[in-house]
Amino acid sequence: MSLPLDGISNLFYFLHINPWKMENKKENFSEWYNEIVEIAGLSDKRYPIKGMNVWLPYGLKAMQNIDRIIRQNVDPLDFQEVSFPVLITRDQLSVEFEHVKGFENEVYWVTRGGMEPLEVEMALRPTSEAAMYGMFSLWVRSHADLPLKIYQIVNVYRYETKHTRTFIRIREIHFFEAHTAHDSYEDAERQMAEYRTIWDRISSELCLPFLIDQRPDWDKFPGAKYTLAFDTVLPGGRSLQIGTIHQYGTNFSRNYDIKYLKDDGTHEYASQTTFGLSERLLAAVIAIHGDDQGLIFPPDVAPVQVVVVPIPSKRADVASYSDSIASLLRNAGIRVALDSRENYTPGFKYNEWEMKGVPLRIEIGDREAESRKITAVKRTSRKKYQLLEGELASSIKALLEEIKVEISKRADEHFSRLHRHYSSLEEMKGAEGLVLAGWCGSRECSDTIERTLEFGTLGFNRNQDSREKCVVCGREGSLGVFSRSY
RNA sequence: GGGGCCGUGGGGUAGUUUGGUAUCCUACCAGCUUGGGGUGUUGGUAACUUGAGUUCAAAUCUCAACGGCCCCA
Repeated sequence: MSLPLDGISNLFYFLHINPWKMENKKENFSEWYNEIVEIAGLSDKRYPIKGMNVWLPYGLKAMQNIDRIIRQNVDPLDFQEVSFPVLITRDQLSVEFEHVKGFENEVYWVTRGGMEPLEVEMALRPTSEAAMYGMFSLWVRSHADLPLKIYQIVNVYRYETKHTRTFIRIREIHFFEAHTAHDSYEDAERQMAEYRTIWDRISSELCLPFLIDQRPDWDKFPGAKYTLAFDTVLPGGRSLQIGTIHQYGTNFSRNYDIKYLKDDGTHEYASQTTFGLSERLLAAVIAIHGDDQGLIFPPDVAPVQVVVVPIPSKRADVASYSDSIASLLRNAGIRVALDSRENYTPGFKYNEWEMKGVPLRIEIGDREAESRKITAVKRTSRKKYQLLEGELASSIKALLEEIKVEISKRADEHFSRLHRHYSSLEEMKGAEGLVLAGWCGSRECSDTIERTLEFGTLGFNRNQDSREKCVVCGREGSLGVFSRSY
């Protein structure tokens, strides 16, 4: 069979899986997640290396749409896209002590070229500081070269020993990393603020709610002065870190010798920051927006925004009318699939495209062809709309906007059910999701909370400033966040 | 880091206790049929994770490796 999907792959079906319905309800989240990843054709994890999966056409399209959203939000702010080599020498990696120590247990090493042992062993980058910063020291000469703002979207490699999960914990990671260098700590701090603005826009297009948490010192990025993380929560109640921004200060520039000539003739080390995102964004989109029927993609992420399902008829030429409607929408810049497969009933197609998370469906049969009014159905509410052909493109765009709002609203409701503010240790027992409570910041008190709840410490919440008394020791502190996490 | 379960056509499974002929559903291929919420039908293709061991004989028993899933830290 072939689907004329106009640039959208027609290979959705090569898994040879065509289930009649999802076997798992979303309340069994782990099973539901594995099932939908497989049957929607997002990823094939039968590849023989643990934690390294195959991106299938539909899943890859969704990820590429997320990448596009990221690029659209950083490019206008003068970030330049680059691409660095995947290999790093042992020497490069060893320059910053904290950094290499933080990654030493999860680095893949290349030790041979052909049959010859390499004189200098090389690592597959677990992240690219070590690859980039030697070059930064060549590129940065004077204050006129700053700020330096670059990013790349590449694969990085981490030898995970824990249980791997598709898009959540894997060994080959699809990674966005922005790196900057500045002529002062204050300017680097302004960069951290800009990252938060960028993240607000990206998360809003993905319809993802989140908390901003400052990781405790013992859990910050190796080599950073401090780390802010964007944490969301999945249906099982576990938190998921979906983005991080790091302030390095001069920790790396001192070791990699990134310094610039000031206008007074003296030299100064640059202050640096980074911003990291990954396919965990896709995991969050799948997990948070999906329902018992399957995926629900926000329109900006959806590989197919509108699917046209013709309903065969002997009275009207449904096929050619469907084709013209699909073309009309494509010309308006909408991602459209026309599902003209024979031997599948319309009902079958409705269910399948709902499972695949297409936000809007158009049905075209006798009634539409004769009346020239188009029937559209939302994936979110299943409500039907009669649209006039003359204003179809604008009506469809308006419906997609509504769907985006509905998805955000549902996600926010889900999020508010799964995070709660507590005022005593006693109250917190048996809590689910994200637990917010006063914390003094000490390791001892977080250990007590972790033992009591069997939760981990995400850090201090930074969505707003707050003064709280520690629920363990009673000292002055701030709002801490605790959860079971992925 | 600790514990448990599991590996049979593309997907899901029966068979393993008691060693001997591999079951069913789905998908896929070729027809016919059907079509506004998961059509029906006929025929066909297709499998015991890998390695070593025990045995006349291993999907089945033993050991190891690899892979998958779940729970707890």
